[in-house]
Amino acid sequence: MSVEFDRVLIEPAYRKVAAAIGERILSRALRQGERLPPETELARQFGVNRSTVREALRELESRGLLQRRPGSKLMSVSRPQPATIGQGVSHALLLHDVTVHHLWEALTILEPPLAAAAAAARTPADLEALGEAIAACGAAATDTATAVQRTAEVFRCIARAAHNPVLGLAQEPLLQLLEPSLRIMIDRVPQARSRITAAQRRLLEAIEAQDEAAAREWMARHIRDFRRGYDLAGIDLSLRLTA
Amino acid sequence: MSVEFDRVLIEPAYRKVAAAIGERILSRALRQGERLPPETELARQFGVNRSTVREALRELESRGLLQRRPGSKLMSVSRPQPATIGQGVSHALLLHDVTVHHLWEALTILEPPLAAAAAAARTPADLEALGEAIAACGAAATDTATAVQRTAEVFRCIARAAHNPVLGLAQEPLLQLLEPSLRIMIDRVPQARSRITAAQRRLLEAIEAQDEAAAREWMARHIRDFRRGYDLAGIDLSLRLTA
DNA sequence: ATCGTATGATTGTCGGACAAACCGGCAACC
DNA sequence: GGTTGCCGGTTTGTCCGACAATCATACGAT
Repeated sequence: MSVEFDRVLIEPAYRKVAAAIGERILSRALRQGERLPPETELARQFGVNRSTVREALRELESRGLLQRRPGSKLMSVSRPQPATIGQGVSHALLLHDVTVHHLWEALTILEPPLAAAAAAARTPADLEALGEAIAACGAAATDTATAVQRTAEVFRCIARAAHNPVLGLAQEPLLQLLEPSLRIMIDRVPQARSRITAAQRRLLEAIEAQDEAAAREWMARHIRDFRRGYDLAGIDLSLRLTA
Repeated sequence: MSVEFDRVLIEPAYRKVAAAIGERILSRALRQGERLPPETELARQFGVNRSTVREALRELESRGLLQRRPGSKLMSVSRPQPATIGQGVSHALLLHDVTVHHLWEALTILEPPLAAAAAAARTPADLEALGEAIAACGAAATDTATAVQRTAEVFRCIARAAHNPVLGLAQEPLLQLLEPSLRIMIDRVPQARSRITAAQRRLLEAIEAQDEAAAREWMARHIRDFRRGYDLAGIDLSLRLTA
């Protein structure tokens, strides 16, 4: 007895259309920057209504596979931008009740090796970009929000210097999640900015000297310092992160 | 001279609607599992056409913020599943020309600390789940595809044992990207399966004993072994990953 | 050369329409 | 009693047709 059947999957047309276009993009049959035909033409090709095509396009758009370039109405194929993808991940994490401690632990694990990899792989151009980012971050900005943004930008520069997109993209949601709590921390702890700047300079020196061990160690201290900042700011590490 | 204006941003209605609903979900004004009103009602509330509402729903659906529970036509609020999010990230990475080496380097950095964290935080329930996953992976499956799937599942169990969603979600795209190349490797290297199983058993022992250092070390060897496998299988590490 | 205008293509949005699927309930039936 | 069949109401999936706004392009005027 007990004949078991698999759940028969019914797929709406808009998802089939999205899958068809998405598969072409992933397989690189459609190249980056290439422009898609107009919606009416797509509707004709797929044999569905324009409304159906539009629902499919919205899905691909939100995955970052399609975007509208300024000055063009036609959709064009694009590679998903780290900021976009990172936003999806950080939203997911927010809904999964991530705490400050989770985030800090992840930073502890990810960032020091990333700094080491950056020290190993950095080019002169990376070095220059990192130097500028650190200078911008050190410049006494009146606005806390921009100060936090620039701190995140320094991390991004380091990730870029490591020349590993996987690590860069893994880091992006962490930076986005870090923003609100870091803003509070900088606001409450007066010496936070100078400590961050000092750590960044040490990091820059280590990465410039291609000293992997030093880069790893300074970054580890930098992250540990964040924890101290949270304590000083009276931020409960077991608190859930917010948007 | 040279008066500079910011780019005036025009946002289509479907994106505004999506943003409005998404913001409610992120702020937890709409709780998990709660069901959204029907499309016609949403259209009435927002003062737009149903087609416009549908385009917005497609966007939220693809971000995993909404899903249709089986047996219900109404959309219900959901937290994005790691597999869904991971797919978005791995697609992005594929389009960013990620190589086997990038992936391997990321695994090298992420997995050993993850195993250590698992050793520290694991509960008896985690231990049991991990044991079962390893047993299932060790059982000689004829199918290479399922063998790879089960290997990935072991990694997921370890991440769950670490009780850190950030790390778990960071790992997910790596596992998805790993699949194709690992399949090739297992097919070409006869001893790969037994080496993987052996490493998993060592890991289980270390995690069971809550020996962080040992867990870290065995995982590091495990990942290094992957690299050896790639070499033996004749897989060029500078090759771009494929879907 | 710059500007204004006509023209065509394309999107954003709308209203309405209908079949199919699903739910709950109720009656019929073995 | 449990299963089956049927009915009405709700909701989605899909389609059709329509129109204003926007943009590209070409063309002509100043």
